[in-house]
Amino acid sequence: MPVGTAGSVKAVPQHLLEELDARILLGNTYHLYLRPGHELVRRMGGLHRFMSWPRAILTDSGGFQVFSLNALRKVTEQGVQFRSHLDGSSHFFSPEHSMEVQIALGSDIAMAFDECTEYPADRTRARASLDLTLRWAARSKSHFDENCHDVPWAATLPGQTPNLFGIVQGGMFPDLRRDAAERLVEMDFPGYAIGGLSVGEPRDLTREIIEATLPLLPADKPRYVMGVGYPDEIVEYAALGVDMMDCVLPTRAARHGLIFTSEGRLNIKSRRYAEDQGPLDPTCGCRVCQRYSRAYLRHLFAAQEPLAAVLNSLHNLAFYLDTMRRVRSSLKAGTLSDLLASVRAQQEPQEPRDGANAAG
RNA sequence: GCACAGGUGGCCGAGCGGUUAAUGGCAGCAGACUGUAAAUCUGCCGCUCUUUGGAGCUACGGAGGUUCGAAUCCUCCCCUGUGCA
Repeated sequence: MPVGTAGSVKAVPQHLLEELDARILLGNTYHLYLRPGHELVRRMGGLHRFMSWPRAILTDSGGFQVFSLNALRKVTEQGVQFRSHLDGSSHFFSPEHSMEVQIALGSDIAMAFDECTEYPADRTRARASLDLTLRWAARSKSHFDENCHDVPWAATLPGQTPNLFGIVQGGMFPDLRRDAAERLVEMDFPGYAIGGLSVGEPRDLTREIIEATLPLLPADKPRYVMGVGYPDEIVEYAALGVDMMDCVLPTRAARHGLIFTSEGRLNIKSRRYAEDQGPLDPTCGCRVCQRYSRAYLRHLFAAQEPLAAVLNSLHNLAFYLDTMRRVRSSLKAGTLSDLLASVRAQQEPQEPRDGANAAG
């Protein structure tokens, strides 16, 4: 799922996202609440209509901001006292508030309001954080179930009701994760997310936690790992049984000049592409690769032309969406392990990251 | 010709006796980025060595001088801008 925090996948217009065949986007409760305000979005007919996105929208609850804006917030049992990163004004967010906002936005998949546990967190801290998240999940669910019917509902399929997913926390402790998952499943959500990953922990640990948690979540419901990952990681997690993922990486990296290709990472800023007439990725069929050269894209980036962000983002999203399409067809063909092996080989750095130092 | 104001590393521009190989910014080079406070952030950025701690050399228009010590003070010269002839 491409991430469109503030009602926009940065640098990529909705009609091009449709062309990439993106089926669902992320929006963000906290950001849209602050600006333009969820009541305004409601008056505009909901987020789908407001941003002219006819397909599905998943909204993050603001739980991640509890983590990332840690200097600007205070967490209590009741909820979170926030200071706006925009103007410093004070706001209070509770599970009920988060549901109100997500309902006003008309989200297809709302997320329970959670506390994204920081890393590192010791066992005591992870336990307390997970318990809080579970209590908040119960509050989120009851408020959502009571209020999700009278929404300015703009979902794709008429007659459908919006969904609320629960989120598993538990830090880097497999047994805590399992405990959290079991208790969450008892609440009976239509889908489940594993949160609190990719917060700075080593990669092996990420996989370990996913592996430990996944078997406890019902396989016949969507299982969503939040905030991952690199191209090889998303294939790896899909192979483990993960159904949904979102990540800012393809778009943020694109804006910063990092391109993902079938040959691995490529930093388009680099001098070595100054006169390279080839496409970003020789095996990619996206419009950017069909039409523009590395040399031109490098120039656009160097000249700080906004088009650089647009084209780079388009390619990276195309690459990610392609990768997931390949996952789906491999799954059907029973060749997912082959795909995983090839993607892993592709995404390995061609040279050691700090090769200069290692050589010296 | 006279009077002011200036000439600093690829560019702009601080510094106005020692702590200065010389603040900043730009440009350049390399790297990071994982439920977006991110079109952001980090490092390098005179030359040559180096066991990576450092060592040596060359540098603030030019040439002299003062001083233990000069990008900084003095003299002359060259050049640039503005004003007056």
